[in-house]
Amino acid sequence: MDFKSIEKKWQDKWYKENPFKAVDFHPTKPKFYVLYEFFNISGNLHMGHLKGTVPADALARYKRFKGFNVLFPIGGDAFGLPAENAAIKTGINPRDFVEKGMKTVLDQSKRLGLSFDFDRTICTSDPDYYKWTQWIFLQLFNHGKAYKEKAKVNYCPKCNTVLSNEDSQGGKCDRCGSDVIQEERQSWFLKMREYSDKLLGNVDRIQMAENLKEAQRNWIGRSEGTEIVFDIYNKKGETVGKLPIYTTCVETVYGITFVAIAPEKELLDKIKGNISNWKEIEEYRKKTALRSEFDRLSDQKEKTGCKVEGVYVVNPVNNRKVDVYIADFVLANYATGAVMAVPSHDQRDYEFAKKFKIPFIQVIEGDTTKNAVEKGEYLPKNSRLINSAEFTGMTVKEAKAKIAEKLINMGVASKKVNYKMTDWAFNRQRYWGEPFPIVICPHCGEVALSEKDLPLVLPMVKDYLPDQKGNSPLSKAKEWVNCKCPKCGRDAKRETDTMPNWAGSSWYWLRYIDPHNDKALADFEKLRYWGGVDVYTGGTEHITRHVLYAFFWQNFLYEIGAVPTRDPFIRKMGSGLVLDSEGKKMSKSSANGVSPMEVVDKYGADVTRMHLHFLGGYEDNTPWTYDGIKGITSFIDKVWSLQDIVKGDDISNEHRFELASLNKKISDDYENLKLNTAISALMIFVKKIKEDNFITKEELKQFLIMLNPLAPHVTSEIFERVFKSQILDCTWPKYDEKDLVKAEVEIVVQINSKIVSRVNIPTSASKEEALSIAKADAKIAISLEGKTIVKEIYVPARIINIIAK
RNA sequence: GCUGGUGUGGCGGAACGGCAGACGCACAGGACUUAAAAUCCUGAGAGGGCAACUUCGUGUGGGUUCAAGUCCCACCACCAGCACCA
Repeated sequence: MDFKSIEKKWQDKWYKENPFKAVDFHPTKPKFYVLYEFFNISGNLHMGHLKGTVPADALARYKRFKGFNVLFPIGGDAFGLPAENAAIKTGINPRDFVEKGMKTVLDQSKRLGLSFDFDRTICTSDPDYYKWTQWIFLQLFNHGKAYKEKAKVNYCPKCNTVLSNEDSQGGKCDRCGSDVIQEERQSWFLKMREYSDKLLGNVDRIQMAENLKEAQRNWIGRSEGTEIVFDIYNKKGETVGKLPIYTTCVETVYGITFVAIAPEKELLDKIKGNISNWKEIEEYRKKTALRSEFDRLSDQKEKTGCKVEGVYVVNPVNNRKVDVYIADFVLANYATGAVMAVPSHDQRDYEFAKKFKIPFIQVIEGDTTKNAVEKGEYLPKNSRLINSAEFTGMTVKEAKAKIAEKLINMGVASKKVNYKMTDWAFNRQRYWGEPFPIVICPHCGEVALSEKDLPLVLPMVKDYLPDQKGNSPLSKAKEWVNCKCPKCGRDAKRETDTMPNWAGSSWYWLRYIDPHNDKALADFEKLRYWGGVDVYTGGTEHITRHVLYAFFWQNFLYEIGAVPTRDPFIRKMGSGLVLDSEGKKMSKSSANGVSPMEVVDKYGADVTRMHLHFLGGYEDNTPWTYDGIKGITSFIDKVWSLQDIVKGDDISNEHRFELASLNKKISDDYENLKLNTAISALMIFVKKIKEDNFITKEELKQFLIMLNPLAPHVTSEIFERVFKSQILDCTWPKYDEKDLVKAEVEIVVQINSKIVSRVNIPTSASKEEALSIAKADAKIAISLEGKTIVKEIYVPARIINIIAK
């Protein structure tokens, strides 16, 4: 068998005729939308891509046989670092880099025989596409969901650019490795936090692995608690301000011995006149500002802080005076940026209090000599309160409600929900991204372009680096930057930052539905027809953020009436990694990286597809190895040789059961992307056929259809040779439920749960009949001699267990 | 630390509470061959026995059940995500 010429023949045919075309509003077939996370345009395909594409392809091919109108599209995520870095390093124009990169990944997809509908291919850096990314931003802006604000951001002093958290992991710049610092800059934000509860709803409804759902819930970080307002007093006892503090442990309120405020909170500046050690405060603020966010969050670090002299707050439950500190373990952007510190019952407060010699008041039972007794410890035990006035002796559960009630009745507290998730920082000082459709006018402020001016095309530049002040490379494109304000007509400048890489990927599944529409991001009726993505495959690397961003945009688009559904995806399946021989993630940079194209050249696409997926389950990490690939090649050879032993037409009685079982098994496996067990079921079937040394025409036909989603090339070829017609014109074979049941099965007979014998029992037998057959067996009869039967268990087609004394 | 997941032969991995180790690789023996490769057949969890057979076996320790890899409790190890979130 010459797999090279066979595979070429079929690929040429498919990609010329496009039998995989998805039909809008198909009159009879139900729709099915299979999505693979589009390619990040950076180079060649790697093994990781096969983990997600091949199962999706198998599912798409299976569903087409099942009579579905399948949408299985592909595209490129092209804005972002790979193209820009290549431009900086080699001088290649990012447009050319992307064009070449797109061609590479699409060609390589074809060499794998992936059944994408290439007529719907999109690319995020194409103006026809990013016109609609800009349009979505415009809607966000016009609906008050996008705003510009001064904020602390990660900044690389060497590259002169703002970095996202993901581009600055471990406090080092992703591009140059320098230490990242915190800098205040004007930044764009999207009001994602507002959508927290809606996103939690999306998470609940989507079908996805529990660990991934949990990661998303953690990211959103919803918590319920109480917000208490403390009055701030000066030395003279005059009220000078109010300090709201959020807590989830209101039961510990009698244990407060200090309060701590995040150093950057402006509240302090307002009461500056009352603070006697202002210089010291300013010094501490400077010191913490220099430290990066990462350093601050490192738990290795010792607590630092500074007492705020001259002011105090009063605990409303007992009028106790409480000292005020600033401390950088308190995060400015969570809740109110201040904590009520209870050293006995919070480990951070405990450490801080030890260091600053602040007193402890224990209010819940437990041993606080070495560590704080935290809620994780006292809640399950339902311990009782101590030192808490009228609440002393109550259980925590009781006290929690009663204390909150008291504070609320006093008018100093309210119930409150908080989220860890912040608004989405949405700008980068980069060239290769979507320009904001925004003009900055000295008179009108930020002014949106009108829809008819979209797309705002990214201008050509020669210099892709930001300037010394960290202004975006686009600021150097003077002709482009200088413009008239769309509102007042006077001189203005365009926003020169660009959108982050995540923008284009936060709505792309919608564009596939109507990729060439120039009136809307997609036609509403088409969106309604195709609905949510039925199955979405891809890696797990950025899944938490990507899916949340996707939920956010889809919710927004739903609420403004641009799309008909709130949920973008019905089922999302994260694939495992492909590991190299050292158990590390296989990537281009990995020394042991094996290119899938190398394997395709050597063994063919069918074998490559099957071998990788025979190595392990879709969601598992699979170590890549050539070991065992022989098993797949010899399987394909055996399949090829089936042509020589075709005898008879209809399904034979010898193979009726096996064929029906294979059908049931493999259908389930394709639906659930369990290709490893699908392959093993196919192997078992071929083994049986080879043993019997014949296969009928109908059996071969059905078998080839069942194997086609995994090995599309060789099955197409054999089918054409034997049946003189096209496999893709077939429908999935049907089977009779009763063929799944053998007339007679061998089952195990146990006595006192130990296997004693095996007997053949008709599947139609009743319990009594089965047992009498078993008892007639010589070994059973001997073992039961002289014993009294206590209990008899018969699980049809599985087991008989006789309990006897 | 918190959350979620995983733990099965020499290896990759299978097992609706019902014969653990399917399927494949590697391995051993045999057939074919001058020989090798390829192919085909056979064997094999570990220990013991010439044998029929038998004991032990799914990270560890308990439990539920006629029956546990699977369910429950406790613990250990590894992987992933989050991590000073009040």
